[in-house]
Amino acid sequence: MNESDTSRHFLRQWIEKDVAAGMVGGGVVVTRFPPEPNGYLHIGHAKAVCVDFGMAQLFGGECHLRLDDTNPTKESDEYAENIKRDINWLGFQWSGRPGESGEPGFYNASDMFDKMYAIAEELISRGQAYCCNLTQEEWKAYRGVPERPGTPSPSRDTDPDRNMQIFHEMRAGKYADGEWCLRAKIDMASPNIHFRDPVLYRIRHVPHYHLKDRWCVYPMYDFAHPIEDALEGVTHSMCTLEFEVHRPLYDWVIARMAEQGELVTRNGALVRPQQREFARLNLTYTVMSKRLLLQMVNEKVVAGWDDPRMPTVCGMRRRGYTPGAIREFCERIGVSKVESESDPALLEWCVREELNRTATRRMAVLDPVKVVIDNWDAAESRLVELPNNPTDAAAGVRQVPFGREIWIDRADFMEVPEKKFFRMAPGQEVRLRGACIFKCTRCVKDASGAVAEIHGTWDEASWGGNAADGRKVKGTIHWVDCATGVKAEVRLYDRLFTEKDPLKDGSDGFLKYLNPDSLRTVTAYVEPALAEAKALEHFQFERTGYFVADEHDSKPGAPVFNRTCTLKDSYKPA
RNA sequence: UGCCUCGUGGUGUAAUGGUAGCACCGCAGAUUCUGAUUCUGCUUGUUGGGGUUCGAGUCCCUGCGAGGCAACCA
Repeated sequence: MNESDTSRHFLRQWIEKDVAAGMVGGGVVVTRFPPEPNGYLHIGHAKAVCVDFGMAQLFGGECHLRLDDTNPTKESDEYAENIKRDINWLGFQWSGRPGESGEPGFYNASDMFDKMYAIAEELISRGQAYCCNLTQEEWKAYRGVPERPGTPSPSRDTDPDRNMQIFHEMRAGKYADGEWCLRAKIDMASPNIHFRDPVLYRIRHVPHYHLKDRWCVYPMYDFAHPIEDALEGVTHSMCTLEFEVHRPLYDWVIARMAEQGELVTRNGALVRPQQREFARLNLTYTVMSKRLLLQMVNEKVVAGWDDPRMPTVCGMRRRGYTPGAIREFCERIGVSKVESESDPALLEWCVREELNRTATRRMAVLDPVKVVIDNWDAAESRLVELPNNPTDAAAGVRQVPFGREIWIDRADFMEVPEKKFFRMAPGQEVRLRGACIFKCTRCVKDASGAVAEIHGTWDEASWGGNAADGRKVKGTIHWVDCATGVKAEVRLYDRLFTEKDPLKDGSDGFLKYLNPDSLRTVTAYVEPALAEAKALEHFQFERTGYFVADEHDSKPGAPVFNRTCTLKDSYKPA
């Protein structure tokens, strides 16, 4: 991907314009990715990661990773660690000056609590914030509705000294959760609800995963976020559309910081952060909210956050998706302000596009039925040479054992072939991939009428796969030698939901649209080389699909494979 | 119904007053020791109405539709 291939979306043009106008404080474009450590990253976050890190990369700037940990009730270290791991796996590394932890470009919002508190105190001194003891219900009533002005809090005109006293008492732990809060004094009549004296600080007697019990008052997002951006020297702060209506408040806080002389400088220039908003990614046939994903994990609808059916970054990794494919997908869906729903088919296309170039070819029979080559000497075994990847000669070749009895896939045989069925059928010739031409003579059935065994003969002049007389054989099928084939557990994944929009009836009933066939586990026979597959190693099982050795469960000698996606298949049964 | 944002093929996205293009999906054909890959071709689009202009997807007015905002969540 070079620069000219990259879409000139509106965020890029926004930054370009600032750069061209010399409007970037300090001359360095600084962005940030600010997840809250209260869940695992999903494909929607991956888009934001690509935008935030991607723009910084494009302009030769920095992108910070900041854990926005201002609400201790839902956050944890487990989430924080996995967020970092997932971003790295996606191929990005945060950069910038060391944060409190000493790690370059890495910040915890909570490390800025002292400064936030001081800024709040200054707001109080200047009569721009006050302490309020309205209950949440009262506050809701006072705030009013968007179409009518709200009512001022009785505490709105408390003098700064008294406010300061209460604020200090809040911090000292004198009050219970919700008893008091700190609010900005802005405009109770604003058509923008967020300007109606928003809450800046609330009391939470909850230990913080990072700072333990150091604080019992915590800043709200609208107050904390612009301060975090400003303190880090972020120049371009990009977030999703729902924050658009918060932007005036973001700017209000930045303006107050400017008044207080709290904006930082870079290379001698003041850095004044700006926020812009873009549409979040939606994918059909899945859900993307952390709350709902957590619900599926808790209710054990899936095996965990990294269940290969989950749209989480770790789930996709375990499914066999690659970082490159995910980045390519994020590039192709573009960036705009239109709320849209992307088609998972595009993601799959990106996955296939990469895996076709890189995945090692192997043969595996997922639904085995035995074939006996009657004119093959039972004692004889030969090696067949096959390329590891026909699209990449450098990948070399491997030898695959072949003998009198082999497994083929049940779907590759029809006792009464329909028209244009090029595979195995009585009287019909088919090529056994890399080995020889085989002609089926008959099949044996079991008591239930199912095909139990197929018999036929091979054309001894066709060793290697081509007929000596030059006659064409249309069908080629894959196989696994019975004598040396290895058993493997194979997990066949399909989409998690049957409904394009699982939330069409609201978020309560989405589980009724779960796809009952989203996971099917089979025992397959695979060629010997697959026995030693390494965790997360990608393969193409020829004619079947892309598979990956399971990150947790695959062991040498006892491989377990997850189906990443099928191959495209233009065969349409008549 | 207050404020804000957004409407381009089935989907996603370009065109920044000058030939509506690209990709995915779908369909058809060629090639093929993977019915894969590769290659070729095809179907389908500017939310309605009015205005400005030589010229409007783009600017203006108006209707229609979609989404967001009324957590001491982020």
